[in-house]
Amino acid sequence: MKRDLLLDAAEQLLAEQGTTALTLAAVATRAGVSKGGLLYHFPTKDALVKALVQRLIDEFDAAVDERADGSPGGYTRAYVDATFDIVTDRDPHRARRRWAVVAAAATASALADPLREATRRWHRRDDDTDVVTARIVRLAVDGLWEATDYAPLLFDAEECEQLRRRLVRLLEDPGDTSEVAGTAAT
Amino acid sequence: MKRDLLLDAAEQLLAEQGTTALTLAAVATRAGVSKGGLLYHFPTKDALVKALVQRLIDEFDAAVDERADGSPGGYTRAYVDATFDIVTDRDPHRARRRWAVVAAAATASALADPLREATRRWHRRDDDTDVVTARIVRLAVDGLWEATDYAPLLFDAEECEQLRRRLVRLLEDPGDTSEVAGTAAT
DNA sequence: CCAGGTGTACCGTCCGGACGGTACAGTTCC
DNA sequence: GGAACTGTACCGTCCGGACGGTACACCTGG
Repeated sequence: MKRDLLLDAAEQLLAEQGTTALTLAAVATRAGVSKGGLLYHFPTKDALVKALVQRLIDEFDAAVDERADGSPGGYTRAYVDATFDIVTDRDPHRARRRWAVVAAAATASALADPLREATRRWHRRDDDTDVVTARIVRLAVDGLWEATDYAPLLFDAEECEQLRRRLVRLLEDPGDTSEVAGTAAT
Repeated sequence: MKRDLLLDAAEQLLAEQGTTALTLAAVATRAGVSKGGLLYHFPTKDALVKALVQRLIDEFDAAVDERADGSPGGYTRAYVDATFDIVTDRDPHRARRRWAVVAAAATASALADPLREATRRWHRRDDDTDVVTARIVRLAVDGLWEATDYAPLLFDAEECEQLRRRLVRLLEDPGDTSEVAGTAAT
């Protein structure tokens, strides 16, 4: 499908040169399509960016779904595995995709709405044995993803594996989860 | 200083309307300054964005420094406190600033370079008792910051406090930190 | 069988407007 | 007296989007 080729081209441009490089002409050329052809599939530039954002969300959801086994805590474990697969991919472009697409969505506030909704969904899912630990683990892999976007090879393969093991262990054995009297702790 | 007023205006525009709203004319108007006045302080738009990025980095560094006490693990604890202060601020604009500035830096690849350097510095600092735990904790608060940028009020004050307490406890008592024979674990 | 029609996918050019940046002659305030 | 502006007028470029074609596969009715 030409549609996906166009989205690929757009992502590459974003990852390599930043959001200013995302022009209709550049995307069309990179995809080997004319400007008119691009506009046939995406009537406006906003529609293109919106599709970029949606594809990113759908792909991540699919990656998590395919790894989840339905067991308690399975969602967060799948979340961790899916993210590490992306972050430790041989192709550094794979990790930078998110950063690029997210930045493109920031060109206009409304474009990031689906992203906001997805973020809520990802982080407020509470099917785990210990909710707070699960949240921390998901936030940590999100942080890793983001940090790796800016700073490629921030951690080497060995260090990533260390992080992953510790996160999984944290999920399995959260340690002392007692709360210190909630709000009363001041 | 008018310079800081201009940076404030730029940040507000970015946070409210996205990067396309960041035009020289709009920034000048919002700051109550003429376009000529703006260009007096920042000769190009890139210089403006660069200053935005630098201020963000400097402010975070200062916030961490002022909370750090030099003790082992003090850096990461200060990192956590500084981030939570920002994320749980009454003013939601405060948390969105980073997201906004980072997005602006993504307009051209080179603008994000100082950010890459800072990210490396923040995450590769290893003055803690347990390196892996410290990394996870810093990544988690980064994740929280980022997630809160997209999805304001993702967690309420109570939940944030819960997260913070658990992260601090994790730093103080990392639990079982034994490594499962490094790479050999497969 | 085939003229005529229809929808899909795509091409290539053109235009209006916005935006970054320049230039420069004043003005205000320390 | 000069640094820190104001205000206006202007330029060149770039970019999003509109639009009028084109190629072609696939029907459809006489």
